[in-house]
Amino acid sequence: MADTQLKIAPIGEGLSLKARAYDALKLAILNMNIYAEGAQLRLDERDLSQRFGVSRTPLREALAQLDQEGLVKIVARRGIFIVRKTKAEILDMITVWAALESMAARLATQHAETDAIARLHTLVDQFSQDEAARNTGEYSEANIKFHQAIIGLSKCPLIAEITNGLFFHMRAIRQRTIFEQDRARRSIVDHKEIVSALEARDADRAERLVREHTLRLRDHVDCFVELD
Amino acid sequence: MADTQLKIAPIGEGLSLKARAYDALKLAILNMNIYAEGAQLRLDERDLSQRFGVSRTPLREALAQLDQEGLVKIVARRGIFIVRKTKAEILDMITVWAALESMAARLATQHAETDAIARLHTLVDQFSQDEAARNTGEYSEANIKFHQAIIGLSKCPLIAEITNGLFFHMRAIRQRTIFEQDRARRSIVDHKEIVSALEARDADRAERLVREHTLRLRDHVDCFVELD
DNA sequence: TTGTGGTGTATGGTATACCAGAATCCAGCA
DNA sequence: TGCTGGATTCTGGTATACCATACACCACAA
Repeated sequence: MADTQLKIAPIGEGLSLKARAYDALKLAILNMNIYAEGAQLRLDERDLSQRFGVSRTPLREALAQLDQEGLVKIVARRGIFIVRKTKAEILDMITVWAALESMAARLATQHAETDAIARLHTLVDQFSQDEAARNTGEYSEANIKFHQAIIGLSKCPLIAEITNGLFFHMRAIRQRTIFEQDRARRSIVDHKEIVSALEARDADRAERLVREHTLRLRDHVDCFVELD
Repeated sequence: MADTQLKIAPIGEGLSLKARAYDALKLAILNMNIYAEGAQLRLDERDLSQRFGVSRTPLREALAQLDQEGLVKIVARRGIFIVRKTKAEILDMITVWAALESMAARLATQHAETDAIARLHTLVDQFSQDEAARNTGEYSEANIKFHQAIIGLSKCPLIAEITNGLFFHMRAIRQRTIFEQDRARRSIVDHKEIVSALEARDADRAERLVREHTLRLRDHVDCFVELD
């Protein structure tokens, strides 16, 4: 009896065309190295609507959302441009990230379950042994996962929401190398200290460690990354 | 020769219909006590477009933006609803505010000009003498101005941008009384201490004072405000 | 009286046609 | 050869008509 029913169309349905256009565009921008020399930074509504096979209306709504999020900039009668963040803007984003995650750490010492904190070890230990893994780019993702985990422990969805937006912009900077290399070893030490502060439920120390850790990244980017 | 040209329509021009609809809607929502008992929480695209005298298209774009900012919620084939924030969401917003402004205070100790810090006294002293003014609602606005001033000193536009959004939502809670009353006197003392920490360029102290000040407000709201 | 099924209606979603301004290109003149 | 001006074209902005679905209401049967 169970198989007599025809399960139709679990393809990509359920979402509005706007939502699908939004996802597709966001992914496309993410997978594109917008900081490369001759990158195509201009979009065309009509061209996109043809390529997606939808009309301009839902596409425009998706673009308007991306505009508000700061991924693209819509200029009346000029065009739609993929936004290249300036170095100053990147630094500001890292600063906000530091502010929010350090607060998250503080909250985590109050609200996180002990076993949830213990699970952080998994994310840290995975790379503390493996010299090679640290340099494969895997670490970059794992690093973000660690930070997102701390934010999750804070039980503050708004912090998670805002930082997710920030992380997206960071990912768009293809030069992830910044986050890796020699910094990885130091980073892992920092992470271990952070976990230990959380386990000790030491709010001030956890907050300070997270803040200093992230602001160090900020200074590193400030010194060694060239943009603009 | 100068007056021979007819300067037409400096009314509300220059902005797209979308932008004007957005402003008008935002203002309308702000000036409406959405937490009152029988508040009209549902909007209708066609009705609004008629009343504004524009078509649905720009209006929808404005509404979509308000949706993304969390002021309204658009539900497919159901309607558009003005969002009432839950108490938990309000508390989270204050938490994020605390995180960002305390970071702003830290940055201010590094980047703010001395005379700019000195100007904070104006905002504080204005109410320290005047017992009456503290209870007129004026203080609520001046209070926000003080906090915005500190954020301005940080020279971090992103922090300003995010907190502005938060402040808007706070304002929408008409029960501003929370921010005033007996809290005003205590608040002014806090503010004076914050200014003094900034003047001393004491980053840690400034950050801590701002954080504790705002988190105290959070606890106050947690205890004494009933929503939902 | 109560439950159920079908139909009507209201609402947001989408497609499309047209508008207005900005940029570009090229003819024509100095 | 270089510059100027106007026409054309390309772009996002706006208006409007139509589509699909969630919900309500009502007729009808148990």
